[in-house]
Parts: sequence; structure tokens; C-alpha cells
Amino acid sequence: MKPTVHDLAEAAGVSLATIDRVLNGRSGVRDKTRNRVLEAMDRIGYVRDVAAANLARQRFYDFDFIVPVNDNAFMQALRAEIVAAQARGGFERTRIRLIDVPAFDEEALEGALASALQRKPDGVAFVAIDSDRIVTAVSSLRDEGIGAVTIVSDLAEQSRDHYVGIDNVAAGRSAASLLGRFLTGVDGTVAIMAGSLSVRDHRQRLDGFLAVMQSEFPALRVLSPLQGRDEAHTVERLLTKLMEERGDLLGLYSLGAGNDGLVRALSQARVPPRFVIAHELDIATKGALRDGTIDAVLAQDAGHEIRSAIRVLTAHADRTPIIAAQERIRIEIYLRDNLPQEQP
Amino acid sequence: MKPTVHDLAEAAGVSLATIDRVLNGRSGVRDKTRNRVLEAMDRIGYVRDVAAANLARQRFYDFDFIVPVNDNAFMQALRAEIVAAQARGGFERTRIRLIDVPAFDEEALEGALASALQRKPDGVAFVAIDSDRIVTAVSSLRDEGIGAVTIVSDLAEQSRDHYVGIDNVAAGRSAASLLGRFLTGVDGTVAIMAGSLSVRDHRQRLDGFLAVMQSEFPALRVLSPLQGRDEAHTVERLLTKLMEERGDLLGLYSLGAGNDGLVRALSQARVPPRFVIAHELDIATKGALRDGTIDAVLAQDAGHEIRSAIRVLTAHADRTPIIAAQERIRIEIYLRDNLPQEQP
DNA sequence: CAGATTTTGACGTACGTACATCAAAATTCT
DNA sequence: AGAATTTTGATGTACGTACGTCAAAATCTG
Repeated sequence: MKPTVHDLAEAAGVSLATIDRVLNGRSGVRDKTRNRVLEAMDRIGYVRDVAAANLARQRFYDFDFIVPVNDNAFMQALRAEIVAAQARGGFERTRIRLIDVPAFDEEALEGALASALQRKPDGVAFVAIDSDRIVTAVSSLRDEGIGAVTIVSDLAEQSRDHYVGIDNVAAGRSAASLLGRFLTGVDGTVAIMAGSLSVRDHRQRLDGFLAVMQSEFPALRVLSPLQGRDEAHTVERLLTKLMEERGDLLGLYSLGAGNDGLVRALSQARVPPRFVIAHELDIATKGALRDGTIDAVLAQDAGHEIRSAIRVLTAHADRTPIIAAQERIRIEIYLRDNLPQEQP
Repeated sequence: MKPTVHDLAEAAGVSLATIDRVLNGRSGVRDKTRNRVLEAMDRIGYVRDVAAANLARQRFYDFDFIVPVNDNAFMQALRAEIVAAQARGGFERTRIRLIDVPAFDEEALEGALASALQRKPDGVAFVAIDSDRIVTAVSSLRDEGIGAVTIVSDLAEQSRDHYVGIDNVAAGRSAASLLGRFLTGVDGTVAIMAGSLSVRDHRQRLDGFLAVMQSEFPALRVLSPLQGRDEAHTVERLLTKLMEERGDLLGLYSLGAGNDGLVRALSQARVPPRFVIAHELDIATKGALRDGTIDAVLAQDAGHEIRSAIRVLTAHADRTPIIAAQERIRIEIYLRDNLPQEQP
């Protein structure tokens, strides 16, 4: 059977107390002894029973989730999933604190990270804004041994422990590929609606999209992107104006939020674009997919992301490996025909 | 803090021993007393600490996974994921037995299920063949309290505890939708390569595909499906012959396995179809997506499916609820541009 | 080498639950 | 009512680990 601390003590020729000192990094163990224990550990293949350990120490995992206040459906879904995770906290031995910050506000995020540094939770998950100040704040957290996980939008590589979210460049490329192939044989103009190009995920989607459009569908002319700030009414206004100005719009890629406004503008247009692709599955886009206003949607599953963030942070706290494949968040592509059916 | 058995005993006004009898369904408790305990349970919101319980009873979950022997890449991936799960068994307190059966062999599957009935594991997961005999065998298992989960291919509803796999009708519909929209403006002929129409998942994919083709793309003529038995060389032979007979093939939907043969036939064809869509992401289809031999791939993640099956079976054994959204297996759509990059 | 200091061992209790045993109390039967 | 039977309680040990205390042993210091 799986070796226990007792087996380990015997194998290393030391007492249980010493095993405990080594396993839990307590002081007062000579290097020679510690090495003997470590050697015995991988000789007999001892792995700590995390469940028993957590039971004994009454362990609870303290996590902070910092989420921008934003009326868009995806952020609300994310928030709802955090609340659902809080409810499961008793079973999963987690205590999750949900911290709101104003959207696109670097200072506020920095403040939230600083206050997390005060509280010293076991880990922090946050929607990143990619800037030096944030990177600095995060590295202070990590210096304290606090796990740092970005969700949805990433920081520069290496400055966090893990990123939970889709590959946004690939998302942009996929959008271009779908759009380009659905519009074969024709040439015309394609528009882009972004949220804000100062956020890394939007920039990456744009980059991916433009790269594929240029190299593979040069016949399609791409207008420079509009910025709707992820606000429904702004998106609606800008898009309506654009479609009035030019009736020949062939395709549209909406890479940010504000889908309510997007759908409203499209359904009121005299001549809507032939192919429209947007991000995130919400009530607006589901309806629009069904009635053909939108042709395809790229999405990420908020529930998966929150659960993944929790697993990753827990593993970090336990110094336990993660199952990499399980934590890869996939880009979901939805057409009318593979919409997930509502559960009754 | 979370109430324990002690709190429960106090709340119900009985002793710990009685609590234990009720919780673990032991005999010798008057109905009146049992009800008092149950009432107290949901009054104070007691939930058993499964980790502690498992520790105390040294519990291991015994699961049987019955998988057809099949040289196709997806089944091999499934098998590999089961092996990986076996390796994690120590941590997850599971003991997984991998049982091979010949592919498409109803009797063999029935025998495997019967032998599981002998062993009395906590749960059984299997790739179903949809027939009365199998349904009967499964219901014997369930009568014994053994959890029964179908993976990849389902049984008739209600005859198993859970199905882990994609919605195959939706998959077929999505294939049609992609194919139809990528081939707008032209009319011509579309071919279908199935594995065997006696398996439920293939039949369902076909149904979904045909439904959408007929209702939305009536201009495209659909040939009656070939059956390649999921064998690479059969698929290659049939497809090569077909393409030689008619050089005007516009589209192809391969809804079964044998992707090696599919790709070989396509890359050797004089005039390959304009749009090809297949199932499952493996070396053959990845390569073919990259070089344009195949345009789109519908896939399911074998790792997710195995992990989901384990979670579901564990929950069944513990009489614990599952997170429904987490266990929904999604249809993944891959284009060249959203291929998951290999981890280094 | 004695004394100071560090390292190690022995042991007990706890976490929340399972499970077994024996005695006491309550209920049912005759 | 008394005996037989069923139900309930009291108590102890175990699971694998954490953590604390105290004494013994080993090592270092001058």
C-alpha cells in the first residue's frame, strides 16, 4: 500500500518527529539528516496524503479573486461562477473573496493587488492589465509566496504563475479563417469592432486576425478597428454609423464585448454584413446565432476558467503538480448548430 | 464552522453511535429516531466530510473501464488517458481496471459487463453498443448499485447513470453547417464516409448532417454514406474508388475513424474535394489541417472524457452531486488556426 | 573535558469520520 | 409483570498527518 510517514521514518532511519520537521520545513534538522530523509522519500516513493494533511491542520485555502466591474455578460458570468465556487467552498476547503475593481483602471487594480498583499491569502486570481506597475505589484505578491494567476487577459510571460484563458492570437486567427472562408469568391470590406486596444487580449485577437487576413485573404479589405469600450451603447452607435456610411460591408469581426449593442445595430441595419463573428456566448449572441444575425461565435467557458484557477491556485499552495491538459482553456467555436442546449 | 457529527448528535439529541448508524445505513435504529436525525441534518446543514470519511475507511474506488480494441488514434488516446488516470490512482484513491473487448462486438461487451457484475466494482465505464442485450446487462449492474457510465457512444436514455461524450446529432449538424456555408454559391455533390451505421454515435452524426443539408443546402446533393468500418485501409480504398468514379466531388464529411486512410486517399487524389471535414484530432488530421488537405475537424477531448467519467463515477459512489456544467463534453471545432500548440 | 547548544526522539492530542464491542435502556412479546 | 428482544449509548481504536512538549543524545565551543 501507499507508504506513509511511518514507512518513511523507518526507511530513513529517523523518528517521526524528524520526518515532520523535514516535510514541513521546520528548523533544527542537520543537512545530512534532511538529505537522508529526502533520499528515502523518493526511494520508497512517498507522497504526502494531502487530504489527511488538510484534515489534520484544518486547512482552508484563502483566495482573492479580483474582477473588473463591467456590465458585459461575460464578466457577469465570470462573477456568477466565482459566487458558485464560494458556495462550494465548504466542501473544497476554500474561502474565496471576490474583489471588485473599476474596469480598465490600472491604479485600482494595483490597489487591489496591494491590499491582497496585506491580507496574505494563499493565492490571487485577477483579470490583468498589462503594464509595468501591475507586473511589479504581482512580483511583490509572488515574493511572499502568494500564488498569482491571471484570468481572461494575461500579463507578460513569467511574471505570473499561470494564465487561465484562451490563446487570443489563435482566436483572432480563427475568426479570420472562418470569415475569409465563408466569404470566398467575393471581394469587399471587412470591419473590426474592438473594446479597447490597450488590453492585451483585444490586441492579441486583432493581431491574429489581421495576420491571417493579410496573408490568406488579401482580396478582402480590412478597415481600421473601431473601439467600443465594451459598452453596448457605444458599440451600437459606432457600428450603426459605420453601416450607414458604407452599405457594402461584407464582414464584421467583433472582438470585444457589448454584444447587446452589436446585435441591436445589426438587426436594425438596412444591409447587414454577410458574415458576422463575435466573442462570448451570452443571451444576445445565442439569440443572434439562432436567427442568423450572427454567423459564428468564439467563446471561452467562464465556469471552466474559474474552476481551473481554483485548481491551479490550490496546487500552487500545496506545491503539487497540475494536469496541464486539464487546465488548457480551449477556444470554443459556436455555430447555430452546436449551441449547447439549455438544461431543463 | 462546518458542523460535524458531534454537532449533529447534539442537535438530534442522540449519541454519536446512532448518528453513525443512520449515516451509514446500519440497522437497529427506530424510524422515529432516524427521522429525528435526518431532520436535524438538514436543519443544521450537516454534510459529511468525504475526505475524512475516506481516510477513516481506507476507501478506494474500484472502477472498470471497458474499451474496444481498435487501432484508430482516438481509441488509443482514450486508452492512454485511462492509463494516465491509473497512474494518478494513488492520489485520487481510485483503482482502475482497463478491460479490452473486440470492437463492434456485442457479445464480447456483454461478457465484459457480466464479468464486471461478478467483480462488483463501484462503477463501470464503457463504450456502448446500443442493443437490448447490453441494456439488460447494464441494468443488472445498476441493480447491484454499480454505477454505469457510457463513454463516447451512448445507450438509450435512462438505461445508464450518465453519458460522457459529445452530442453527436449536434456534431453532424455542425459539420453540415460548416460544409454548406464554406461551399456557398456552388452546387455539386457531397460524400459521406461513416464507420459503421450500427453504432449509435455514427448514426446520430449522419442524422444531424443530413437534416441540415436537406433543409438548408438543398443545392448540394448528398451521396449515400460509405462504411469504412473505422479501418484506415478500407476507408482509403473506398474513398479512392469513389473519387476516381466521380471527379466532381465538392465536399466530404468523414464521420468515423480511419483518418490515416482518409488523408492518404485525399492527398493522392487528382482532384480532391473542395471542402473536407473529419472527426477527431490526431496526427493525421493535424497534419492534414496544416497543409490544407482537411479544412475542419470536429473533436472531443479524450482526457476530459476519462477524467469526467471518473468524477461522475466517484460522485455516484459517494452519492454526491456533480457539477453538471463541468461534465458537459463540448464539440470542439478545429481549423488550421486554432490547433492547440504542442507543449514543449 | 565540561558546559553550552543544537539536533533528534518519544509521546500525546487533534482533525472528522468509520467501525467494533459491550452495557444500559426502551420496547415488544407472552 | 417478567422475559426476550430491539434500540441506543458509551467508549475506544483507527486512518495519515500536523503540531506541541520535554527529555535524551549528539555536536560544538572554549
